[in-house]
Amino acid sequence: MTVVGRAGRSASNGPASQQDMRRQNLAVVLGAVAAHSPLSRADVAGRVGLTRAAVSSLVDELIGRGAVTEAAATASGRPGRPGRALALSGQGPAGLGLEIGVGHLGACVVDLRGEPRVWRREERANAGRPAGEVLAEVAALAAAAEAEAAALGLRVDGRILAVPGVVPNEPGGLVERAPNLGWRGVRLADHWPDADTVPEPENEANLGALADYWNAGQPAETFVHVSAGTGVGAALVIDGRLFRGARGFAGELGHLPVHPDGPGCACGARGCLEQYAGEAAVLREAGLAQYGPGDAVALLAERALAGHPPTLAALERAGSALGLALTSAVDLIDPDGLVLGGAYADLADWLLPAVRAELAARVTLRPWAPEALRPSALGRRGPLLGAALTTVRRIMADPTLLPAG
Amino acid sequence: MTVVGRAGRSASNGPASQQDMRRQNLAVVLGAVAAHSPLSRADVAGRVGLTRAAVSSLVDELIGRGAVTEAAATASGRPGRPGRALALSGQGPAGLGLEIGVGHLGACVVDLRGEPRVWRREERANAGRPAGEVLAEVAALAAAAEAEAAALGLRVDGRILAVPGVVPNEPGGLVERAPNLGWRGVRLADHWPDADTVPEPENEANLGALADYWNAGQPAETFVHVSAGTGVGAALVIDGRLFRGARGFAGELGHLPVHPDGPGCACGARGCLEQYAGEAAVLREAGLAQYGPGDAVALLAERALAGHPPTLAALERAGSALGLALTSAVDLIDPDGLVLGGAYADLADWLLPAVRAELAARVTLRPWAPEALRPSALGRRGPLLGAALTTVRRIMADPTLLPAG
DNA sequence: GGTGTTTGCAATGGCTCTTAACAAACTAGT
DNA sequence: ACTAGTTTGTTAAGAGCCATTGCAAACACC
Repeated sequence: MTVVGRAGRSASNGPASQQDMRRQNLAVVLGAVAAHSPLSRADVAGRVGLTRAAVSSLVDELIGRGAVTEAAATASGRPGRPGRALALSGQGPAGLGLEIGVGHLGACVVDLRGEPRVWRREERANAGRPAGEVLAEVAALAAAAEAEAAALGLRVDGRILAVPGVVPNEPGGLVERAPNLGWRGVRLADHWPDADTVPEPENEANLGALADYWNAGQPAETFVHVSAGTGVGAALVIDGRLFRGARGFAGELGHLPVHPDGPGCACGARGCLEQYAGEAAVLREAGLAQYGPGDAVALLAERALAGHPPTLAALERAGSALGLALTSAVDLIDPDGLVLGGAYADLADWLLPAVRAELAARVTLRPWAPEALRPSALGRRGPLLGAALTTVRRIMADPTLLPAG
Repeated sequence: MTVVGRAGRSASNGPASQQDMRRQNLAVVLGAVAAHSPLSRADVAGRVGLTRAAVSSLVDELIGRGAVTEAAATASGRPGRPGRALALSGQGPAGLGLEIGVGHLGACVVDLRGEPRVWRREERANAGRPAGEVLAEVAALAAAAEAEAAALGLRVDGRILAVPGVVPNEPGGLVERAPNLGWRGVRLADHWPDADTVPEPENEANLGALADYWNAGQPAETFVHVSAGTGVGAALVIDGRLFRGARGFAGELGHLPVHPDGPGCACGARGCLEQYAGEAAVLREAGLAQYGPGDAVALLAERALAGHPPTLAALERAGSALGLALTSAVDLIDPDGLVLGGAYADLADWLLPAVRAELAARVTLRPWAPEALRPSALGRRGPLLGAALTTVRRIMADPTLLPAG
């Protein structure tokens, strides 16, 4: 059973039905249980503004669908009949996340509580190999992860594949291009061995941003998540939802003109951020160009840690340019926070000072706290976790996606 | 009777009630009538996906609330009983827009169809005068406009005041500051003669952007509306709704760093867009600084039209800088369109070429059509129209705001 | 053990949409 | 002119969902 469709549609058009009402109330109750468990039915009723009778009916349905479990009665110590504690189920519904990186494959299963229960990672050089070959290996990894999850009593309800490439907004399972893998126009269904378990692709940076958001305790509802792989990109989360722009190209931070008359860029313009903060540019500036694009991040971190002056200078130059670009982002979007993810997370120690300095000097007319800029807490695990959590969040937003008991 | 509260809340939290369902379906039906009138009940049912019976009930309520009127039966020429044509009412519900500019006051009343029915404008030097004095005059103008509207059978259901200043996100009728008027922390209710007709303030640039959006035939759902007064700002409309940012500071285009090492700016940074495309900067560069900030736009347009070389050079310089800043905006937000409003609308002839050239040279990795950049169609009338239309749009989004018949 | 309190559930009612049936109003064909 | 066919709008019955009300169950406190 697969959870289909993008959840959370606001659907400002289209009529409302009683099913929609039920759907929303199921989600509201489930959300209350998730946020404040353990909680009794009466607690939920008082908190969300429904009556106990309605909550009873809703909870019964959620239990039937396997989303909520009822714990034993808890002796509260207060007078009155004790409520029966409700909590998110640690069994049954689950989300499978998959990941194809340049140098590895990953799979992970999370339960409804957001807890990772299965975690697999295999080092593998994927650049340049045929897509079908790589996808067959991912499918095998996925099957193994699902089997392991099944042994834990989990049933995978949705599958998302994180890829380092462009995934168009529309459904269809298409990876438009993934330069680092050498993919172009790959449709997952064409290469997946089992038609019932074809995952839905999504850009890894977007998933990393969402994972960071979902993982953070207090929610920064609107933030910019910068991440660097070979290119430099940003995921924009606005009001808690990923913003893709009119055509899906939002967050193209790498080609912001930071020094309009600077060095020429492959895109045809001059002085793009990538010419200062892109992987190739930093390596070149650090005098490490000959090492090629292996694990550039580890190399840079090692040199920086050793105090290698050209590397430190290159990272400071990158940080300044990044600060300039982020100044534009802050001026335009006014986010709650800025997160450095991807490769930047591992280099944050050397980048942050210059980024902070640039922001402090240039963002002066509005409240801006230096703490609003922070490295991603999840680092490299973000995309895979985000892929798995996507299904969980969809279920939380619409529990009727789960099969009825 | 006053329409209160910001319409269009998505309310992803909170339970759904049957009233909510009714509210949404009323809005859906009203929206169909607005978009495709004349329309029969059966047409509406077929179009929105409700049954004829439900639509009948909803239309009856809309007629009772004065939002919809039933025209005489139209002989269609096709077999079957002819439907009775429904259309938005041109009487009854209406929105009042008010405007305080540096050099004028304005008032306007639009009916539910969006048609301006009353339009008043008075030249008046408002800079530096006590807020109470100005507001008293606006209130008088508003009362006159409402009286004229009443004579046309219109009842004002909401009042919005466009001001050239910062209006915080929260309700409360506060104008935080309006530098060009010399206002600081003005609460409208404190100065308004009649407590029942206190308008809600809103930033004029925001209203101009929304008016342009609502006025445009085919909707660009996500766009950036740039406007210049004394400063340079942008209103961001995302998915059809104004985006204010986490703290209400989104769209601060004027201080994007376009030439990071450029001239110092009052904000403390260097090379901000305002130093190239702000009113003062353009006047200075054109050698017209001594004329002061009178009607700078008219002066510049006159000189440019006369072929005055320094003016043309200054405008080209401004256009280039604006193009740089908009490159960042396009890279980050991926909008459907860019609109030049406010003073830029009147100078578009001389600004557009440079802006276009910069965008064409720098936005290369994504689809970008030069036509996506256009001057505002409404020009200076935008803010006032937007203020009046705000109430109409709120009613369209929630017809239960209207008193029941 | 009795009293008071809180919980969860069942019965009833109200609101809203859907389904089904029907009268009204028109065209087309004879 | 008259009948048949089609479409519209309304009405009545039915279903789904939540609110209200009442009540038995389960606990603390005296």
